[in-house]
Amino acid sequence: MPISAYDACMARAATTSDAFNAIAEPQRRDILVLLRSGERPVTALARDLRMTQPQASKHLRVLRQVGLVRFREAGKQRLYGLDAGGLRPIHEWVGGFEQFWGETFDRLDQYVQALQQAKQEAPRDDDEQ
Amino acid sequence: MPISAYDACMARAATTSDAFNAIAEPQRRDILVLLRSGERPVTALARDLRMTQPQASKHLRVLRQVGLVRFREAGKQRLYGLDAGGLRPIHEWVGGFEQFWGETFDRLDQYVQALQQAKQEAPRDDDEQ
DNA sequence: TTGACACATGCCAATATCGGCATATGATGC
DNA sequence: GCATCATATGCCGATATTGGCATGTGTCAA
Repeated sequence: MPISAYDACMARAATTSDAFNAIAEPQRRDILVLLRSGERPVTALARDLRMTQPQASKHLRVLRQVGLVRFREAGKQRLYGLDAGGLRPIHEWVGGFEQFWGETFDRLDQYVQALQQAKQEAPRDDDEQ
Repeated sequence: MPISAYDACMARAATTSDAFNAIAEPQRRDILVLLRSGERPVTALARDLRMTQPQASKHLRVLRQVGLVRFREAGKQRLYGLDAGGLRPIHEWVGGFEQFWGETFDRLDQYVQALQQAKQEAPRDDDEQ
């Protein structure tokens, strides 16, 4: 096999490449939330989330491929359920920033800090969005 | 009907639509991680993460638009820094699944649970496989 | 077997991405 | 002024997504 001659142009990563990409889609997040209350067949999901059945199936496919849901055959139905383990790495990654979001630089904080510093020192500024 | 006749086909949500989409890109995650150790100018980011300067700028633009980084002018440079507050909602959303990732349904767990339920109740059902 | 139901998949059009390269904007310094 | 460094942006091609609709596969029940 010729080894990937041209991987030069890679567009956005596949939604199936990892959980980060999979949960970037709001509807897929909705599915996951809904599944917290228990297993559900595709049609029920589609109905409750007001999407068409093919859409639900497609989203579920993505979620399956990254291992966030699993299903169980039950007669004609396929009961989809959570497999939330895949969310754990995300939680941990994001948690790595926990110490930083106390010090969030919103404009207000920034302003207050600037004032305090100004009181202590000479007036100085160069801050802007 | 001048008003949005066709919003029928909406492709993948913009990376700038929210933090979930912004951090779906690995390089942007790398930028955020790197910025934990302090503010950095664009060129330094590009060098350390082995990307071109335009790429770094583009990724930073996305991160700015969703409010995950801010910058400060310093002469010719723009010092980019974290604004991690936007990660908090993500952490909370994902955290909502914490109770589920102890009970990850691998096939073994499922089997054990099925056995236990069978012991407790009568074979009642529509439960299969 | 035939029909009904549940679900998956294929194709389409529209869109937005990402990387590469060139170029524009902006501030600094001579 | 002009050259230089730092950054942003524009255009391109390639790719993959999303929604809609139609259709295929598979299961159950008369």
